[in-house]
Amino acid sequence: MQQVLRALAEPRRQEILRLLSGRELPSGEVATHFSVSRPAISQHLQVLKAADLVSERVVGTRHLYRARPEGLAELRDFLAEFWDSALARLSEAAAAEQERINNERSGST
Amino acid sequence: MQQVLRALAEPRRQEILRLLSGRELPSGEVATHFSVSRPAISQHLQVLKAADLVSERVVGTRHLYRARPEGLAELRDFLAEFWDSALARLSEAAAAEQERINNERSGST
DNA sequence: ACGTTTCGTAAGCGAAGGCTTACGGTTATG
DNA sequence: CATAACCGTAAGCCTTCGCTTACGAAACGT
Repeated sequence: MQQVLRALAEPRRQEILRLLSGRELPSGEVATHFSVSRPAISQHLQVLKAADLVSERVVGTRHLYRARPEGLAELRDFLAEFWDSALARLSEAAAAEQERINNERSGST
Repeated sequence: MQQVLRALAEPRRQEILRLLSGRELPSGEVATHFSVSRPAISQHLQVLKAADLVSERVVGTRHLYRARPEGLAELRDFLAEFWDSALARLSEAAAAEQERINNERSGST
């Protein structure tokens, strides 16, 4: 999960992922869409693959890559949980605050 | 959005964000929960604030921080769109593949 | 069999990032 | 008014990261 976030934090890797959405492309062809060298793209692909955001299929001398929607789904779920717990704590805090106010109203000065 | 992803890519910042979920804490007290120095935490808080993941409220000499659930919501939406477009392209690709198969069945060899 | 295509990997470089120590500025406290 | 508390910022260090060039390995084409 940490790897997923780190992989997505790099703008170029996001673009690569968009490019690989749906279609399956060989490493070299991916590189032609960008202004950096082919090895740079290859390294990015390794990072994306390590994060399970991309699948690799070797056929002959070519390495075909494709975006893995499930990889993003994992992040989506993680984020949803994060968000829910944040909201839960928020309402807890609101309740505690309300309690504080009530106590102040009844038993103060 | 890029800033949001970069901010969340750092594990320590995730923990800080969790710590600030619901409750509002002064910078110094946040620092006590970690093994790094207070300035380090302060810098992390600046990054989180720049990404709108945290709100700052200055009262006297203390700077109170609190997690901003809306900040996460932005990321959630962005990710949902990303995911949807990925699925859309995927079904496009599937349809094209089906079309290819059909053509092969009728007009080949 | 030999050259060519396709590709990952190693080495090295410059920039960015996270951390620490040192400092200064504002607000509370006696 | 002097001292202490709280905190952001600057400077410097070390690691990480993205990139390039150079290279080696595997499969393809003739």
